[in-house]
Amino acid sequence: MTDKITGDMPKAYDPHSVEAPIYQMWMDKGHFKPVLNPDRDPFCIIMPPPNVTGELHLGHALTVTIEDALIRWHRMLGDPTLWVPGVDHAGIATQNVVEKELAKEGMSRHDLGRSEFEARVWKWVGQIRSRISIQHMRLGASADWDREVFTLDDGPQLAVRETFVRLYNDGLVYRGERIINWCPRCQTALSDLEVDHVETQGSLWYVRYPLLDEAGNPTGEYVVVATTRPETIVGDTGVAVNPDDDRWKAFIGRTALLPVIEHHIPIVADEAVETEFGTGAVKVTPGHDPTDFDIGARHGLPVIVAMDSEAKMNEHAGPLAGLDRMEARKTIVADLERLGLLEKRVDHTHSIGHCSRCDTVVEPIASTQWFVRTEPLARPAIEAVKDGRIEIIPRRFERVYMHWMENIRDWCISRQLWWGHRIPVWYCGDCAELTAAVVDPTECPKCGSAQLEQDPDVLDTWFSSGLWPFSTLGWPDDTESLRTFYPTSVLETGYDILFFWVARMIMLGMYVTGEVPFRHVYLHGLIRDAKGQKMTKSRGNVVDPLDITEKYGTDAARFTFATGGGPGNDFRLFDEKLESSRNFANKLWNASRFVIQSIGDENVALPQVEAGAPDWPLEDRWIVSRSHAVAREVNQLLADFQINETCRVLYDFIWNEYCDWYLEMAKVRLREGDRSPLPVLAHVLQTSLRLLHPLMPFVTETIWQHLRDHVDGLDEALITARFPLGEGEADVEAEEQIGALMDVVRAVRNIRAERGVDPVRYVEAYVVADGVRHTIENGRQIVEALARVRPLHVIADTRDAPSTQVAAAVLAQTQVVVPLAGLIDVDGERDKLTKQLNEAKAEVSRLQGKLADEQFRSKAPENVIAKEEEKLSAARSRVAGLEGRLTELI
RNA sequence: GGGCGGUUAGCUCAGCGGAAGAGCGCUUCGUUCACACCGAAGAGGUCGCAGGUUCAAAUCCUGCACCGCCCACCA
Repeated sequence: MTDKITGDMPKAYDPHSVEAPIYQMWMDKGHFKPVLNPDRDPFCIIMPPPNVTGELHLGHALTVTIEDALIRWHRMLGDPTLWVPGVDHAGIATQNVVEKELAKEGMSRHDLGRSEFEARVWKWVGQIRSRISIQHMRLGASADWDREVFTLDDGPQLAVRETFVRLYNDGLVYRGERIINWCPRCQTALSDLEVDHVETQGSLWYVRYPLLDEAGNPTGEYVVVATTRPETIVGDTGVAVNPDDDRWKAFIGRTALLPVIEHHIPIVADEAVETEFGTGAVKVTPGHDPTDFDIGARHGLPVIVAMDSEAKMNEHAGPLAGLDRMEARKTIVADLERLGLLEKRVDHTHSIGHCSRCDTVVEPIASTQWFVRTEPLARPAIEAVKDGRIEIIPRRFERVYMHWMENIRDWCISRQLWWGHRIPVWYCGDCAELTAAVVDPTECPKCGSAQLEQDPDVLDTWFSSGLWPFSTLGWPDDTESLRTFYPTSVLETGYDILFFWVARMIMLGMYVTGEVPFRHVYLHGLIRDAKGQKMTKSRGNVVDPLDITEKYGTDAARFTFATGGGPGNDFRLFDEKLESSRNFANKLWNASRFVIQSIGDENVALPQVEAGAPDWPLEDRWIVSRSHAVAREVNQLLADFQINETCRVLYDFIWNEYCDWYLEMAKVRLREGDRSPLPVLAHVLQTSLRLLHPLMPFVTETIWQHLRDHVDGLDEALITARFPLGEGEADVEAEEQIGALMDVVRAVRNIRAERGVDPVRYVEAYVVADGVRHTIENGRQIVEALARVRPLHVIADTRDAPSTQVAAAVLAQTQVVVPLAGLIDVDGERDKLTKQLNEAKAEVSRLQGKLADEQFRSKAPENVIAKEEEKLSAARSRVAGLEGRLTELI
């Protein structure tokens, strides 16, 4: 297996028998490092096998496909400057892996203990990262990096601590009481991004708060507030009105009696209150609403948190204590009604936050947490995109990014989760001093006490992910990798984590390193199921990419993903698409088999394309010219990140032009024992393989290894071959002439099919050719073979062709006449020709009108006018030809 | 409430200023030695609606209608 994939090529392409040996070969040759499952590692180096992640999403598969394609392309160009930071998200996935592992042993993470669990997770993180990213990035690079990778166990933690401490020392991380989103089920704080807002039909209750006089007795007056959350009344510490609201002006400074719980609360004036909404008076609940928290802070109102961590009303909730938030609502509404303080209830839709992980309704709650002060970090991050140091593809997402960055709010980074990066802060048990440190301190720097307690909270997983581009390169150490590969080139990911991950990487990257973490951000769309729905566990419509590779092969999966959606566009995954890609691989396989079998044991050498071309047969010149054009186009498309178009162009070229036309044309000479097409067949095939390799690495490499046995001058491995640049000159003449021949072939085939000519039978045919007569003469054998014509008469004048019992086609440059005694229905023929004549006449008058238009003549560019004139003359000759045919019809 | 995307052949989607494309499906034919995971020939679209810009619009602009996302502290 070290030198070639031996044995005959089976009739059908079988990914299972092909991928593993190729994979093995690459590994043996040191093109990349081993992974745990070399037999069926579906995405070569980068896609971690199932027993490593346990969680492999189609999103990863898509990311990896595009990253890998771009990297392979650049490597083949011999340009070592493309560096892709790679797929993240070892974090969450890894926890799941370890938990599943433990479950097999009948244990839970709690049995293992925190530090032991953490150690095991880190072990996996190191391994996964080494597989999906670093290794990927270093594909084909020299070998000193294993050590680096496998010391990553500690690396990321060090990077996280270092970053946190720097931010803390710069005053960009702080601890404080703010309203955060609390998930009562997960028992943790969440960032704003981890909350999904859902429009919900709810109610707006209008509640009367009795006013008190200075002695504290009710005056009979009321202030009416509107609320969607009456249960939070027990946490109210004020009522706010707009200072300019005439309805309430007189009430400012007075005291209201809070219903049910009977607290005395002040009425304050605050600009934040909208006069249009509700009654214009707002109950202020600083403990349970972010706006109210701010209003309360401005007016010195106390903060009452009336719920516990499970969102049950607590001891501050008076008569509601102990009730769940929903029960509390019913209870208090009933109470208000009984007290005659409920003025009315109206329907009201508003959005309610849900935990993005478990979908529980989150509770905004005042809590002491750690925050990142984001505004100073956002400023350079905005600049970097604005001035083009970072380009987001597609461009429209730059606006989305800007909008978010410009309205960014402080980021709550502490989580009360069980596992994660611990916040590197210690509290002194004796003097309460707070110490942020990279290395665990042994004594309080202030009082020297050893009574230190580390903050029990962990960091938001996106905090560490935000360091990915440099933490994986060994930062904070000054490593060779960091100097070489940072800033990286392209970050590829789904648009759904633009804020979560990309924005944070840019902010933290620029803060820590002073440089952008990457130059381009390529955002792909989301893969949806066949019905267009998002794939989610709860819907049960999640597709495992490994199942796909198992069924259709890795190349088919990759090609489908790559073709799937343009940048930033979602696409639906259908079995039909996968089948189509698989069929394409098979098509390539069989065309290659044909070439290899035709070459046989007598090896051929690759032709000197540039030197020999003009003397070659027309079809050889044509296909070589086309292959150059395709190579140029592919390079341009890849440079523009138009991966899906790249796939399309290659698919069309290989299937339609190479297989359907050129191969069939080449057979004509091959059947006569002429081996002259073989070098060209081999040349265009190997060019196609190189072009396709980034997208379908396995099948192309396998074919390459077979081809190498028969063609001299091919590189040892396709994975290290050069990428075609399409530097050969375009052969316009050959392309035009082949076009004319194809037209003739198609016309005869069409006539045959329409007349029901026996497919085996040869027919006589006349081609009336004027300008292209020489071309048709040259291509006689091709036309005769591909259209089953014998003999083909190339004539100058229509009158030299038979006129009775013939079927005819009038083409742009030629007329095709096929005598078919007994198969011709004169009336039918006349109808057909008449219809075509009418169409051609309409075309002529349309073009005449257009060309007669002064405006068009004076304003349209010359080449367009010339093109239109050409069209007109073609249409005219078509009209003349058709008229001629009609008069010939008996 | 803002913003973005979609609306093109029966289905899924490309194309995004110069004569409507692909895959699948459909119809008719075909097992001549690369491939039935195939070949040949075909049918099938006034490119959501209404205006506008332009010599020229599926393609640019405006408005509208559905569908889908994202963002937003009007209680």
